Amino acid sequence: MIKTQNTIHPISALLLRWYATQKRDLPWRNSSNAYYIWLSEIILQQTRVAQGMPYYLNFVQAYPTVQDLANAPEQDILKLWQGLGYYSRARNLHAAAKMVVTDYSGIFPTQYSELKKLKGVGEYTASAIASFAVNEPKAVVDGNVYRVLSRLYNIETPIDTNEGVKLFSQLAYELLPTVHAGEHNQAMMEMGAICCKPKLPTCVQCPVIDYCEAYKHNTINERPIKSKRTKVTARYFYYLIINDKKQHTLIHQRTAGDIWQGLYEFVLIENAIAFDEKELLVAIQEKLNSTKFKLKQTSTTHKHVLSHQHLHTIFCEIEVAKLPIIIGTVAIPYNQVNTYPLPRLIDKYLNI
DNA sequence: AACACGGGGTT
DNA sequence: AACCCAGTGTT
Repeated sequence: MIKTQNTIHPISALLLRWYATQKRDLPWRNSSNAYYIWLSEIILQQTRVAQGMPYYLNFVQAYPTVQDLANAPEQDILKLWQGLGYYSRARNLHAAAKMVVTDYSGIFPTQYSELKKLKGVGEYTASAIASFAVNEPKAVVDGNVYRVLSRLYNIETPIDTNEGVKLFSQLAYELLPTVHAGEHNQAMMEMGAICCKPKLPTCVQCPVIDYCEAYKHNTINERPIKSKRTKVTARYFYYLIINDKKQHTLIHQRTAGDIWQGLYEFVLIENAIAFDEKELLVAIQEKLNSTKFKLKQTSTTHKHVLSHQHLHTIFCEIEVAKLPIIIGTVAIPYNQVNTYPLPRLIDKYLNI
C-alpha cells in the first residue's frame, strides 16, 4: 500500500485558487505571529470583521506583545473591549496572556493541544491558530464551514446536534489538505463569509458551484438545518374580565391567522412588552373608550402572580362603572403558544 | 444537551 | 422581527 502524500481534494484546490485572488486584505493575515492571530480570533468570535477590526488595531497598538497584555490592569483591557460584547472574552484574554507568560515563557504556543489549554480558546480557535500559524492540519468548523458544507453536500442533519457536530467535523477533515491547512481553512471560511452567505448567496461567483449538491437540488435556502427552534418571544395578553350584575362575562371568539384559532377569550389587550401600572391603565382606558364602557377608578391592585419559566401571570383588580373587573397578564413563550392552556385559564375565572 | 453571553448588520 | 456573526464556558 502506497501512502499518498500532499494530495489536495479538487474542492480544496478550487477554494485555494479562488482565495488567492478574492480574499480580503485583513491586518492579521499579514502575520504568522501566533499572538496576533490569537488576538484576532478571540475578537472575531461571534463578531463580524467590520465590527472587530478597530478593536484589533487598538489592541495591537496598546499591547504589541503578549507580555504587555499580561502586565496590563484588567480594567484597561475591559475598557478597550468596551462595546464589543461578550465581555468574558476580555477576562479570558487577560488570563490566557498571563498563562502564556508564566507557563510558556511568553512564547505563544502554536500547537493545537497547547492552545486548547488557554482560557477562551476552544476547538475552533485552537484549530485556527495552529493551522494559520504553522499549518498544523486541524480543520476549523465555524458557522461559515457549517453553512458551506451543508450546502456542498446538501446535508439535512441538524448542525446543532452531537451527530451533526461529528459529521461536519469529519467532512471538514476530508477536504483538508495535508499541506496549506491554514490557507485552506481561511479559504473555506472566506468563501462562506463573502459568497456562500446565509441569505442571498452569490452562487454565480462560487468557485465550487459545480460540486454544490444543494445548488443542484435547489435547497440552498434550506441549508443548514438547525434543530433548536427555542426562540422565545414573549407576548403579553391583558385580559379584561368584565361582568354585569347578572354575572354575565364579556367574551369574544378569536379569528384565524394566529394562535388559539376559534377559541373564546376575554376582552384582550395585547402588547409586545409588559405594561407598567400607569401604561396599563392608559391602555385599559383606550380599550374601554373604543367600547361602551367607562373607567371610573384609576387604581389597580395586584391580586396574584404566577411564574413558569418564561410565563408570568399577574392578576389585578380595578373598577369599571362600579362593576368589579379583573385584569390578567400572561406572557407566553412563542414556542409554547400552541400548547398553552388558555381554555383552562378562562374556565378558572368563570368558575365553571 | 441546554443555556448565557452582546452589540451590530442583513434581510 | 428573525437570523446570524472567524464560539466558549457553565450547569
